[in-house]
Amino acid sequence: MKTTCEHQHPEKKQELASLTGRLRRESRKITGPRAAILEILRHHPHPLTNKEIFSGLPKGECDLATIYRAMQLLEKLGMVKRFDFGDGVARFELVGEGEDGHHHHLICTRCAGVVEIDECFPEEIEGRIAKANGFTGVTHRLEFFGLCPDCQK
Amino acid sequence: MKTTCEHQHPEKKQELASLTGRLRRESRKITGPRAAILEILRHHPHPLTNKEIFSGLPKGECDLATIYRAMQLLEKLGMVKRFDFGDGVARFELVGEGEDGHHHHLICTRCAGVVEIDECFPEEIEGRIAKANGFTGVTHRLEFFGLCPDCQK
DNA sequence: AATTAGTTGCAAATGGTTTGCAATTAAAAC
DNA sequence: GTTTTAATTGCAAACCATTTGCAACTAATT
Repeated sequence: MKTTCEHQHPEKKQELASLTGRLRRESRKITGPRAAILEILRHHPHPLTNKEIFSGLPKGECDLATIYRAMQLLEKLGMVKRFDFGDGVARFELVGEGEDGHHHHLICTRCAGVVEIDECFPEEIEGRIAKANGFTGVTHRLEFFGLCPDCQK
Repeated sequence: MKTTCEHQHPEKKQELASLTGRLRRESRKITGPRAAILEILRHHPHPLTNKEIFSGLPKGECDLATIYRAMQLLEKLGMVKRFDFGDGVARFELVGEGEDGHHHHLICTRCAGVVEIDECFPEEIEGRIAKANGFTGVTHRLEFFGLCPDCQK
């Protein structure tokens, strides 16, 4: 049974030049704020909230609203993937070129630590669900929650 | 492989008396608003937003804030389960007595129609994920999205 | 150096959800 | 049935994440 998805592993950092190139190709400007945001994302293997990105930025670098707008743009261009941990705050992770970024996380309910997960919901079962209900183009949103090793003590 | 969870099926409506009994046991009052809310939930096999419950109520029956408070209470007492379809609005479904209400949905991305799903993420795989990362008490949040039969036309 | 489309900061608006508080009321006690 | 008391409600204000209008600004092109 196939249960893993091939998303970009955090270890393989994307080059900043490749990222700005993708923006340029869409006739978007490489501005100070955008470069700074991409730098933060590039060095962060986990989903970040806009506020986290904001506080990671050299202070005064840009407005929070600019980050919201940047993330919207990056998401639209498929450069970033939006995740929802169910706490009412959006989180974003860089997506490798040509990938769709689909994957899941294991989140500690106490310390909010995040582990990237390679397992995915089994394709056959998803296909069966789609078929049984006459749906097409079915995907899923899936996140795991539990107590991490440190928080069990 | 076990991939179904036994949650209460929408067909088996809970008695209002059983619901109010659960409240009484917790020394909660059976008020007009609460009875009305439970009636709505009881007759609704799908997750409802607070606003939907509100508009389902005879107008003037109660304040929106009261519904928010009621849902919080019902969730705390385990009488209702909160679902998150990723659109920033909480949805609630009644949970049968003694059940935990864990289950999933297939949501049409066009008309927002909802199908209750019995399949669940395979336990062995979840266990493997938990073990591999040293987590305990692992659960998941899972929802499916796609185009329903009607919306494909 | 001039032009222009895309960007930004700032402040105000939005939308879901929560909360303080005084008035009300269900359920228990008498 | 009346009193007592703790729980509940309505209303308005507060919160918080996110979006938006707009005028000033700037990267990239000409």
